[in-house]
Amino acid sequence: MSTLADHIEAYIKQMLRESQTRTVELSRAQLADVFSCVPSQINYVLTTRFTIERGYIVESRRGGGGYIRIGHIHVGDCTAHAFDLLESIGSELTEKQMENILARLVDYQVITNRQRQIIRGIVQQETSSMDEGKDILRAILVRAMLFLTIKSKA
Amino acid sequence: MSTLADHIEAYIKQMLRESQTRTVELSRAQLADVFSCVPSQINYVLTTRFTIERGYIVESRRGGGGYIRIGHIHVGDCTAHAFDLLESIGSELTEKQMENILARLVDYQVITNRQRQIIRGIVQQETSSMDEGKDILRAILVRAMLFLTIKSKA
DNA sequence: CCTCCTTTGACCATTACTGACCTTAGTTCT
DNA sequence: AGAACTAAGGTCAGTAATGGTCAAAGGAGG
Repeated sequence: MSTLADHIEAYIKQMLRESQTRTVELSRAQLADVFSCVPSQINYVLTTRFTIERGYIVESRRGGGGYIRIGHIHVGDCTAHAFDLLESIGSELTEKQMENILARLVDYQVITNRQRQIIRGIVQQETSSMDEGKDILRAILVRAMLFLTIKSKA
Repeated sequence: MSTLADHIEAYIKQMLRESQTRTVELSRAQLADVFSCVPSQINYVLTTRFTIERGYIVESRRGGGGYIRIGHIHVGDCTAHAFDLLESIGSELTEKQMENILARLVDYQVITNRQRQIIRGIVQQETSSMDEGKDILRAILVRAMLFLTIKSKA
C-alpha cells in the first residue's frame, strides 16, 4: 500500500467502515484537496477500486451541491452469498474475474488474505505451462478450491 | 560454486529471515541494481527458486508504485508427509489412486473424512461431463485442493 | 560435443497520475 | 422565462513508472 491511489482507497474504505449505513457521501474536490491531488485522481480510484464487480455502488451528481455517494453491498449470510458468487462462474474465468471474486470473498471474510494468495499461486502454477484453455482450467480450479473451502466450514 | 542467481536467492532469503512478518516487499529494478544485473534476472530467480511448491508466495504489481512481495509458508512436520504424497501425483490420477491418497491423508489427519467426501464430490462434478482426460483433470484438481488445504493450515 | 542452467536484452503490459476540455445542475439577473 | 454565471463532477488521452516475457547467447559439467 504505497501509492496515492492506495491511500485514497484505504481512506474511503475506512469511512465506509465507520459509517453505520455502509454508505458514504463525499465531495470530489474536497477529497482531492485532502490528498493534494487533481480531482480526476478520485475518479481513477473509484473506477479501478470501487467497481460493481467488487460489490460497490457509486452514484454521483454534478453541478451545485454535487456529490459522490459510495455504497457497499453487504449480505447478511456471507456463505450463501459466496455460493451465489461461485455459481456465477461460468465455463471460463479470466484473471481479472478471478481477482474480483477473491477480493469479494476476502471482504466477506469467507477466505483469508493468505488463502487468496495461495489460490493465486496454485492457479498460476497449474496454468502457467498452458498456451490455450487457461480460462477454462482457471474456472474449474477456482470453483473447486472455493467450494472446498466454503463447504469445509459449513 | 555459486552463481549470481544463488546470491540473489540467498539475499532474499536473508531478508525474509529478518522480517517479522515472513514477508518482504522489494522493487525489481532496485534489487537488480544492487546486483548489477538486468531486471529480468530477478524474475528468473523468482520463478526457479521461490515457487509455490517450495512454500513461497510471490505477488507483484506493475506500474507506478509497483512492487514484488514474497511470502513464505512454513509447513509443520504433521503435514510433511502430505506434501510428499502430493508431490508424487503425476500428470494423471485415476480414481483408485485418488482414493488411496485421500485415505492416507485422512489417516494422517491432514483432512477430515468430511473433506474427503467434499473433494470426491467436486472431482465427480467437474469430471462427469468429460469423455477423455478425466485422469488429467483429476490430478490437477486434487493437487490444487490438497495444496490449498495443507497450506491454509500453515 | 551435448545438455542443462544461467544471463541478457529487446519488446511488451499494466498501473498511476495529471491536465485540458466537457457536461450537468443550481442561482441570479433582466 | 431565458440568459448568464457559478459550482460541481466526468472523460480521455498523454506521460511516467514499474514489472513481465521470451528467445537467444553464454557457460559449466558430463
